[in-house]
Amino acid sequence: MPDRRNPTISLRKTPKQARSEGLVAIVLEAAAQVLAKEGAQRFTTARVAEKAGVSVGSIYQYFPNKAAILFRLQSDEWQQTSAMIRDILEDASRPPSVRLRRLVHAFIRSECDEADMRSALNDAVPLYRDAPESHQVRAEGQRIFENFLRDALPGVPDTVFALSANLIATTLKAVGKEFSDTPRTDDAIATYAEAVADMLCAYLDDLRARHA
Amino acid sequence: MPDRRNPTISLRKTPKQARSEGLVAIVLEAAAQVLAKEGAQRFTTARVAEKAGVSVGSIYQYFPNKAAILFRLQSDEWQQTSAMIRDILEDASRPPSVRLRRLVHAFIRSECDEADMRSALNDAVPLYRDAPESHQVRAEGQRIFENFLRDALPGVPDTVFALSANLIATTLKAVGKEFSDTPRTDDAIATYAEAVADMLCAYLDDLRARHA
Amino acid sequence: MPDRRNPTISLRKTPKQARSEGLVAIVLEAAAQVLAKEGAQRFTTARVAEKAGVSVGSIYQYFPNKAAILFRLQSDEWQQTSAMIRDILEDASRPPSVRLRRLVHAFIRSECDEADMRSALNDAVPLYRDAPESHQVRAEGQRIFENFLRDALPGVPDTVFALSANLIATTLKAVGKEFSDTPRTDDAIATYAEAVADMLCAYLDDLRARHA
Amino acid sequence: MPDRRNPTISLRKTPKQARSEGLVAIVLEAAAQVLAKEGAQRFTTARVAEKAGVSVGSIYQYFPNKAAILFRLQSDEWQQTSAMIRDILEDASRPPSVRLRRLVHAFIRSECDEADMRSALNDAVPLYRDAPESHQVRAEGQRIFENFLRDALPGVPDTVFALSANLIATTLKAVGKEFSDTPRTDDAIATYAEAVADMLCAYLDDLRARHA
DNA sequence: AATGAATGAGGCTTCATTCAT
DNA sequence: AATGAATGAAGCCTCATTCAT
Repeated sequence: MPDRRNPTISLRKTPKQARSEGLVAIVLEAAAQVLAKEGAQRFTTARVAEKAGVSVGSIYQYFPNKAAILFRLQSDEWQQTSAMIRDILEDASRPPSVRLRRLVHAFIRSECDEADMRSALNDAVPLYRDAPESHQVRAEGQRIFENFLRDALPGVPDTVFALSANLIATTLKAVGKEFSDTPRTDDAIATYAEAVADMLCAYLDDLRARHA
Repeated sequence: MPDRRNPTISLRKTPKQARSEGLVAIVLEAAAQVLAKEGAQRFTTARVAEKAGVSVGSIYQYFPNKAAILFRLQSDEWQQTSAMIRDILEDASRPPSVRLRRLVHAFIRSECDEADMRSALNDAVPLYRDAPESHQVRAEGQRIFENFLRDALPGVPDTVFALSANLIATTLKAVGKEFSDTPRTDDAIATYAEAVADMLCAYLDDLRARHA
Repeated sequence: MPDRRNPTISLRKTPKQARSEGLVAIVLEAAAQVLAKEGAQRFTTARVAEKAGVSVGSIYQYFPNKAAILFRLQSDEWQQTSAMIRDILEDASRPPSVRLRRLVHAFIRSECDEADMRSALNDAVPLYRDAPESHQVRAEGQRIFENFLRDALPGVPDTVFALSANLIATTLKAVGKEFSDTPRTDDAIATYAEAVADMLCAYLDDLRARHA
Repeated sequence: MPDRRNPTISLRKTPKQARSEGLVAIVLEAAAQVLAKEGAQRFTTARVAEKAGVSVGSIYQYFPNKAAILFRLQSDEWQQTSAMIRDILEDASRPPSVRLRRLVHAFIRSECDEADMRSALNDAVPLYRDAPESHQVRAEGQRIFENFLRDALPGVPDTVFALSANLIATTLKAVGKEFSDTPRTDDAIATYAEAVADMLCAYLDDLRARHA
């Protein structure tokens, strides 16, 4: 099992300090708190403004509308996740399967951080899903992941490869989301992540074996 | 196996049955359409009433509130899915891995049916998630699945088994949901389902190997 | 203190049996129960129909509208109260002050019976206040009371007499209503009634003294 | 004694003060008018907003719900009445019976002011009765009254005193309410108030005589 | 730049009453 | 006579957004 104190990941353990300065940051921080405490249903600009200690008007000077706040929140999460993924997957000093295993652990643990907020953010997806910028950030993560898998799956034909990469990424994301919808203990997280890693590694092995 | 490709639609497409259930069926049909066409955000009792060609008041004679309509929609889906899962998984004439593979195909295909409606229904989850009945129906599907896996994974210790069963079910559900969020061709569906089946079977094999 | 087991009064102690037969009676009985249990705010024809075990339509065959049910409920109470008042006040065998004292006790006790229902009925007054029949029944009680006071206040000039009679009647009614808005023990009722009787008797004595 | 004949109206009639309190005063003024003109039954937030010339939303910036508007209206009345009661009853330069007589006159006159509004406000009691603040204001008036009666009824034992005080206060309030339900001329008011005062003073005398 | 009062469309739900069966 | 499904007007309240200060 990988080192759980990996510095790249521990950033996620202090989510509040992680957000940058300025009014935008204050609003985002407040938004995250409102989301976590009140849920997507009760996420209103008025409540965010109050929690942030600024006026509604100020919020609208930095965000065109409510969806933009939510999108930015999600976007920031994706950015952080992307960075984490890159750090782990591009660590050429370890064999691919170890990197994948580390990634799974880190990813699932990270999903479980601020679970309340993430869960509510998911509930709010319909409000910002149609933002065009949305795809950019997502694509970035996918690209990194594919780069990694290229190394891990030599010899696999392109079409199969693309599909597998997509499936693995989707599985990790979807399973992580589902799992983190319920509060979990650290132990439960580690155990579950290990199982997910087992499954994905088994799949990688299978792919390699079939295209050897 | 009876053709269960689109069980929900087939129920709705039987006007005689639908009429016999009376207004409830009409409302549910309208609700599904509103959900599919307008999305969860614009799913309102007034719109459902209008689409159904009845008054708002009539809706409230059969449903205590808006969430109940959504829950019933979801519940019906679950019921259909449960039946499908049971039919496939309890078919003792085939080896477990074949049953699983068939299940994956059937499940993903079914998820892609009425994808618009299902997707919107997912967006609406926050509105009915807290309903106590919600868990009952979900638990039923899980139980069937575990029964099946017991056969497929002899010799696996209970704790590992429970975890694996949970993971496999979660993966199938989550991946299916994610995949069906985008419109897909029949070919794409089949190809993707095959990949998912590969992954799950690889995992099963791996588990069996490790606990042999 | 007058006999609390006066048969005329004890009728009020079995309010449910007191109501007459037939669908009208059933509806009224149900209405009284709904009023008592749910309050004026939640007094609806549907609830009355359900409690009565009949259809809404049936109710509308005997009552032109909701207000009519309430009015009839009130009307019946007035009728009973009028009868009680007459019985007590026309008992020539006792001196006026004794009769008044007996009346006060009986009236306040009766107001405290079915306090929930009466209280709710008061809340519902705006719904039936404008019924024209309303005045008739009220006037009847007033007339009886004035007849009695004529005996008790000989020598008092007509204008003063009318005013005093009105005031005494109003006081008894208003104080009884106010007092019965809160649940009371039998003892509290007796004590309070005695005080009210003291006050009214003191007033009578005062009037007599001043116009002797 | 300052002229307190119509304290509530005079407050409302001071546009400068009212404006300085801003929208709250405007809304309250409109609410009182709607109540007076339309009655409790037709007292709706929409109508208040229209009469006030503001949007519904504005009302909800200052009042949490409809009941709060009504409660505030009642509360303001109570406040004014409390002040009036205090001014009259604490005037040590006059004997208690004179003070009581003055109080009765002032109170009944004040109840007859804006009778329409007060009457409708009474009809609306069920909407705000359960507010916890409700009791506070009421208790204050009761306390002042008891302080006064202590002087007027020396030598009366505590339990008797408490009961009598309660009865006198209740009588005044209840009789005033009942009387003001119908429009009255100034003369009728004065005559009636005199009769009420007679009754209450007779009761006081009686109490004093019995506990001398 | 910041404020926050004001807006008003729009959502959910109730319920008195009617009328076809 | 009885039923009770259906109606739809009307009520309460929320909240994203604007704009005068």
